[in-house]
Amino acid sequence: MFLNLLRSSGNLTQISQIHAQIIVNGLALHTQFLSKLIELQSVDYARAVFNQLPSPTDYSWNSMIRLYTVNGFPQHSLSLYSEMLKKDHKPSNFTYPSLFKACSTRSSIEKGKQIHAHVVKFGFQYDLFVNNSLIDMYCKCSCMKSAQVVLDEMPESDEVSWNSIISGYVRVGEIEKARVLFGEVPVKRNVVCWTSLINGHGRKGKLNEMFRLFLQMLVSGDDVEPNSTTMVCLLSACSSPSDCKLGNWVSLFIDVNQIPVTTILSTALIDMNSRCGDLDKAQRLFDGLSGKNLVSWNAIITGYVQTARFEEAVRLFDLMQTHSVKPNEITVVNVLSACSGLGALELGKRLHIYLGRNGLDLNVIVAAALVDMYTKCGRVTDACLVFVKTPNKDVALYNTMILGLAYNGHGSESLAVLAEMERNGTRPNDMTFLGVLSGCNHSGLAEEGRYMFSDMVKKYGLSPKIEHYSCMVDLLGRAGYLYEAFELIQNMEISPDSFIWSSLLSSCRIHRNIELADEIAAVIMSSQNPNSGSCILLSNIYASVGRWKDVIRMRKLVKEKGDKKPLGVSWIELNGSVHKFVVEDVQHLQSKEIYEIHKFLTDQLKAEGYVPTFDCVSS
DNA sequence: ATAGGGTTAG
Repeated sequence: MFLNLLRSSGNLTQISQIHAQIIVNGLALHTQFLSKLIELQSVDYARAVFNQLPSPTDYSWNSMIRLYTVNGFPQHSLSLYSEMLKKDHKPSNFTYPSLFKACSTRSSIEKGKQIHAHVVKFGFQYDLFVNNSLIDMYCKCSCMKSAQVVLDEMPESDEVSWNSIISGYVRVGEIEKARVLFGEVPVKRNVVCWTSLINGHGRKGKLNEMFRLFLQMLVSGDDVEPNSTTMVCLLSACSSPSDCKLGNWVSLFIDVNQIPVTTILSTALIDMNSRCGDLDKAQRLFDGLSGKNLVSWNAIITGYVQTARFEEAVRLFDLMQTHSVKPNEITVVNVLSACSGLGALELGKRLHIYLGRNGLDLNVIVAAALVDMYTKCGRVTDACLVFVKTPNKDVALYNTMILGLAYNGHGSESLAVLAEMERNGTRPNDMTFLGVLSGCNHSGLAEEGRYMFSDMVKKYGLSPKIEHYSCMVDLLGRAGYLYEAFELIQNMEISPDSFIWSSLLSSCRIHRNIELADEIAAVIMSSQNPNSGSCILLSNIYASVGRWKDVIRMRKLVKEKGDKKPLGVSWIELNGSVHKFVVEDVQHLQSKEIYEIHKFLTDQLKAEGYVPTFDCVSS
């Protein structure tokens, strides 16, 4: 009778009345009753009700333990279990599944092992549900050996046992082991089983094999229908723009087969479309999503950040908060990255404060985003503070710091950070050296740069990419080692691009070496397709020595190519809002005043004797 | 009453 009343009851008054009756009659506390209390109130309220029970039954203890676990309070679940034992209340086979779920993190595995011993002590080691939850716990803690022992020793296993262990091997990346078990499954392979294996291949980037398995599943004798989760796995594997076609095929499959589009599936579709660069489609999906959650907001914000549409990203971030969705670490990392792109220091600082105030995890990824933001906004000291305080630094964080120091002109400090990372046993990679070399370049440390370049190859066995060569050519060229730079280009195992030649030409101009410029010109002109940048540089060099015929020849070449450079854009943040400026643009509300002040400043400079150089500017 | 697969960050 009470149960039916509970099912239909909607508000707390009714619940309380039923509750009173239950207590009067000395009945056990029912899960559905407690669940309803949580729905209307909180776990604390449910606990208060539990505490009032004169003599809680098995049922009541198990329900309360379970509620703590499913509502995200695993530690409470465990301490209630201790209390239960202290009060000499015997656990039942129903007690353990939620306890093992509560121990499904790496940090709680020791506790889980202890409770595993209780299972044996109380004689539940043959219970299917208990063993299945044990397998799941060991898998979630990456203890595959223990999980395998439980599976091998249980008297009978079912689909759930095998699905758990297969997904466990997928989780730890042992895809081959997962495949072997998949082939040995003694029970029916259902959609969960197939989906786990499909997911495993997707996560390893084996897209061909993944789709082959998917098609195999459709025609297999297992009579399995793919569902939303299967689609999510397929979509999340299509992570690079080259997988666009596959992603769209999955999209179409969902439509044609009317797979239910859950919030998670919709989020995966948003993510896939933004990775393919179709932000409009992603935005439309997002707009149409009724159950937007934190992850969906993060997915769309990520889309805008990764296509460099920073202003839109920040706008969505503000909008998200007006919808009372609280940002997490992932949100903050993305918006910080937008701040780096915009130079939005004020917003960046607010995010830094937000992280601390809300107890978010300052992990290495967050730290790198902060360091990047501060250095791109010119706040090297603030970046260093974050960097120094971060434990367990990884190579990417080191690289961010080194590069940040580099383009702020702190070359020797970036060398010091490299030395520190070597002391800490973090192996530098090619990005590290790009940072260090560019630091040497920006600070004119030619000798150190040369030394680092040779270390990179000889000490670490890294093969330089075109970016490293460009940096070295620029470094040597600026320092006047023009022929060394020229030789470096000629000895590269990669073919030089136009930027590297432009860089050397620019050095020839600085050091007024016409001979080498002529030599380079010969190389460039005989090659494929000289770019207009190089031609402009050459024309400037010829102009400086009065070789007007050559100037005209170069200008003609540039005109013929007629390629347009993208307009230069700059941003400035003022009182927390970002202002954007494009060359010659009059979009800004105060553009008239801005140009007036600009003219005033230019006039002042000229009055002080400033003469703008136009020899680098052309056409 | 108890168990299994999935989405977002450098």
